[in-house]
Amino acid sequence: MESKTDNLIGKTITLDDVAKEAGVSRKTVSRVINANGYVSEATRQRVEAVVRKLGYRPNLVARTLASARSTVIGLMIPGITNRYFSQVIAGVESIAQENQYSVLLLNTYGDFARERDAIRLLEEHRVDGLVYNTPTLPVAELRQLLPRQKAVVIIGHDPIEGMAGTVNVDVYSAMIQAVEHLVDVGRRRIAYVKPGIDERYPHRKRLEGLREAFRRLKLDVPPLMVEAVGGSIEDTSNQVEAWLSTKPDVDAIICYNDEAAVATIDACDRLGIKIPDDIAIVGFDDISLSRIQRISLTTFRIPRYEVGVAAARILFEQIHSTGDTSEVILQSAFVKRNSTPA
Amino acid sequence: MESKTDNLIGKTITLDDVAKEAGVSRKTVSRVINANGYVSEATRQRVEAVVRKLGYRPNLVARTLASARSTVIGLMIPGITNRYFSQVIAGVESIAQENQYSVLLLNTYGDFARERDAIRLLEEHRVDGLVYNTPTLPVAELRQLLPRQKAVVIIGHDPIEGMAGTVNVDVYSAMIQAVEHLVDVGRRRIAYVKPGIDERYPHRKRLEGLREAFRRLKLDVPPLMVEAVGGSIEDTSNQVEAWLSTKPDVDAIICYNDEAAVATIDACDRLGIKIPDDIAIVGFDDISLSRIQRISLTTFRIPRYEVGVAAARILFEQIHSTGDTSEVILQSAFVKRNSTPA
DNA sequence: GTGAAAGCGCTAACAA
DNA sequence: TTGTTAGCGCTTTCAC
Repeated sequence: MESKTDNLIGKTITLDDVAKEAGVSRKTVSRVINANGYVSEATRQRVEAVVRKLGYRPNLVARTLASARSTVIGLMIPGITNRYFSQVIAGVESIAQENQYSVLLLNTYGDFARERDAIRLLEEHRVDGLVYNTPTLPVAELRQLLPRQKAVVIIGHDPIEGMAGTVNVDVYSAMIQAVEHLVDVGRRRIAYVKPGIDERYPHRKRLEGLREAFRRLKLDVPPLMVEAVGGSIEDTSNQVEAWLSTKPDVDAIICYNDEAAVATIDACDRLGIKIPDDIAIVGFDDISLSRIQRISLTTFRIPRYEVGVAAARILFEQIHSTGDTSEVILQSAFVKRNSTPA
Repeated sequence: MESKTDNLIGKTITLDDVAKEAGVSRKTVSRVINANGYVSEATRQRVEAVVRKLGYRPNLVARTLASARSTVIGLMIPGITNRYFSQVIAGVESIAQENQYSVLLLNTYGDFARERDAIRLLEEHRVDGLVYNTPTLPVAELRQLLPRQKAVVIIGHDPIEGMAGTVNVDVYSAMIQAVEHLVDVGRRRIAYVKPGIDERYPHRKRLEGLREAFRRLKLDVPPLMVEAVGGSIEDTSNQVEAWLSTKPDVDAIICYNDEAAVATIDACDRLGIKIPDDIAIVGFDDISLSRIQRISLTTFRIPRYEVGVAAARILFEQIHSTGDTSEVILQSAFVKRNSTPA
């Protein structure tokens, strides 16, 4: 059997090739591929057979150029390696797949310049939308950059009026609850192991909660706080150890996240400090590790995966209907374990 | 001051707009943007000024269509959430950024169908290359699918002759070393906590190493092995606990990875089994957690990040010079801690 | 139901 | 050093 396209070996198969081989117009093939518009059943069958025979694959790049829709969204993350963010990524990715979208992943390292570059790059790739995790750039700059994107959802940042959807976790309330719990079990000299210079939303909200709780409960201003989160568990542990050996009057420590809490536990271990008798410890996240007996960390379960899911959902709402930029706030759940007294 | 393009508000700025405004040809602008070809200094200055003034951003989609190069690579990962893979991602991403490339991330969940879809999608996106982590698809199918890609590097799989570069970690030797270490410290009844049904390379190689070590050291065939890796730490811990309570004669357990090892430690704790006195435990990975006192896990440091870096490097070699498909094998490093006797 | 023509924004090859 | 002419492979509009 002869075909009009036998000389196509090695060449990329295009819509034209399929059309020629099937003896129909390009548009008809396009209709079959995209399952839109009316095509007679017979024609459809014939076209589909040819598509299979030739091993045709649509060129999404050409489609994007012609249609101005890319079926790609961008995802900016400050640290891929971080357990927290990898769950967010998973959530976003899953909803993207559900919507037949692909995810372009950009690691920003929580760095101004990289964030700028990433936004630009995403714009140049003409992505249909962008999930932007924990912006470091000042609001003024965001106001300039974001309007150029077709759709934006920000995670971990104050809403920027009418410019982007936002998804946040209510760590403010969680922090208040943490302090209340510690006071309930008789602790008063509460410290906070926090990230280094960090004005970003997730930290700021914790801090506001901490201050509010101290005010309400009429506690002293928290003792010097340890700036120790961000590096490896080992680094954090060393810094906390050094700090602890100069601060013997602390009886409770709240940590920015579970990783820091584990590091803090390790520091206490090395100093012979008993948990929770001498010092009680509270974390944030509820990583799976916090559950094992040797750690048994009191913490707040933060719905990381759900954060990603929510962000992606809002984004697709925007993409599909230029829907309003909404704000979602997810709650965390207190999990009492053995690193704090009963 | 008047410009020829004052009526461009709202419209996407194209190369043409810049060219018109600057009073040069499109190609000249293209030369300035891409910094290739000769352009007089004066012209360059003028064009750059216009680019800035108009806020022009090249359309990468159009460029890709015209040039058949996408500056995007695909990255297929069986599980984003997994600590191991997130490091690999970071490695790939970092080299990609270095090469001015973006990464399209696809989560395959270690699932046939998803892997197939992902490869197709990547092909349709006309990515310049593809890093494929731990293929689950049978070799026969890979032979069909992979040649359609411009460049391929596979992580965690036997080399497929002339079809893709490969990056692997020599866990075979590591496993032998693990057994030797355990025998050295007097253990003979060694068990292996392994993934469920899993014929994939990383597990198979460990298993081959295990068998070889048992042969060399004339040990009995390892006791029933626990299929317990893959779910959460909690799941694994429960399964190991259940199994352990029926197998009191084990004096050492090698675990597929550190996460499983931590779960195993937890199971022992709950059963009142002393580590390392009653049972010695060895893991694979050296996650940062393994270092803390409460865990102090004997393990093998696996260069995860470096795996990603190596994969990306090979890929770019292929992309830039249709270089040979090479094979890289990285070594792991034994790390002795307190979960095994001195 | 189907087709023809135009064009998305860029690069490539060749001129000038 | 710069410009011209064709496409890249698809969708879109409008005609038949």
